Amino acid sequence: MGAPKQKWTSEEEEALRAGVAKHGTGKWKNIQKDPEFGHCLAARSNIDLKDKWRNMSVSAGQGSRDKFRSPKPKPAIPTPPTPTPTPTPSITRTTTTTTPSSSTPHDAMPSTLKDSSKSPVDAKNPQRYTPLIVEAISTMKDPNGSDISSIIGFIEEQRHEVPPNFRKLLSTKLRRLVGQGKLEKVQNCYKIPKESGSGQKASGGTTQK
Amino acid sequence: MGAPKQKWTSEEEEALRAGVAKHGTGKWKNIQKDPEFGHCLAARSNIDLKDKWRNMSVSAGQGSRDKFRSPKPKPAIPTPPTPTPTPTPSITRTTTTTTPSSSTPHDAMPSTLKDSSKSPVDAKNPQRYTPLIVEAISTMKDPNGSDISSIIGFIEEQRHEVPPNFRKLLSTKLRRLVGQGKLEKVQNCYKIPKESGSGQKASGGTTQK
DNA sequence: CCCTAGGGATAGGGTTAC
DNA sequence: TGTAACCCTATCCCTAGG
Repeated sequence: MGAPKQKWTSEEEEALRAGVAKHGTGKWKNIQKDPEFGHCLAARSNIDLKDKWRNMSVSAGQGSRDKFRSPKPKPAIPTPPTPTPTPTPSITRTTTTTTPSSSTPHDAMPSTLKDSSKSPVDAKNPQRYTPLIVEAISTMKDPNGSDISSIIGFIEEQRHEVPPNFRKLLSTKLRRLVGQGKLEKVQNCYKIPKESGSGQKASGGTTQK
Repeated sequence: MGAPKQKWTSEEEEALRAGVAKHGTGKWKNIQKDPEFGHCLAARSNIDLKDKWRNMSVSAGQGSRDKFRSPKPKPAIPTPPTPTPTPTPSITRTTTTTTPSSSTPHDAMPSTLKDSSKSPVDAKNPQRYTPLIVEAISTMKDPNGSDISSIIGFIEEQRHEVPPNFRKLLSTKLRRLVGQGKLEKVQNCYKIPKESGSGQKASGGTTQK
């Protein structure tokens, strides 16, 4: 009685897909407020959008026989749903092997197909910095590590537009990665530790009191 | 993704508590830079510390945990936090020379958790707030709606003991109810919409931001 | 410019109804 | 029983103010 479940309609699902295509995943509030889709999603909160997208992702990923079987817990949402019953006119995209510079395998920036020469760094999502940082350090291969200025320079040369406060954002991100053990800091330079990949925290030698 | 969410470990929480005990609340940068705790908190920014302390304060205080409802297993907290030890009233201080009770110098957390002759509000189940909120607003019948202070005052007068951080919890709950369309927010006041219960959700219109 | 306080939004775990 | 829808908490992000 208290909870008459509001089933999602096809229009709502379609609006959600379109919203994600336009704004990207994780921008639920923007999608919900977008006047282009808002009227279809007025009955849904941003949290509803997020939950529905999760459910759609789960359903889409389970089409095959591959059930949950791997002993190693992989990321549970590797498959963004793209059933798109509507004929999404894919622009006959020739499968050009693009350089893996910023190949985020999923949730690519829409970028509205502008002919921008540089792909801007999304300052609102410092999480996306990680691959850039790792690539920068890996490519430069400085045995002493790379300092923050070198990293910034590298990313800029990779034709990435950077926001004006990029140095600060990058600094924060670097500090975080060091804390996670995904980077190693020596002096003012950052290196990629050999043991990267395990979820081990930066224990290092916890001189616990 | 590398780090969708960095969950706090017990060591980090302990370091934060110790840091607050030493430096006081609001000195997040000092705590983070303190060599005594810094290595535990290297992965966290001063803002993270502030956020975590806020969250710990909310989660603490009320031990009403195991009723009949939802024996939610939560092994993620092996160390029962003591965010506000509420320093002993220091009556008859006789033997203890150490006073391990970290009397936070200038802590912001009130310690008004005395015996309740009133029915306490279960802070661990914000779901229980909804009937209280609805009753408060319905009874006051303010055509402009009731603001959060009025709602708190009403609930207190209803002989409900409220936790020290009730305002914050209530604010969160109100926000949620507005998002669900179960309440309507005008200015800083909350009203019960006419179409409540018919599945009508967030009707938008709140031109926020 | 750095820091803190607080509001706001998201991600993920859990629960409930069907 | 499984799953869609819903709820709750922890964390992260943004902005105003000192």
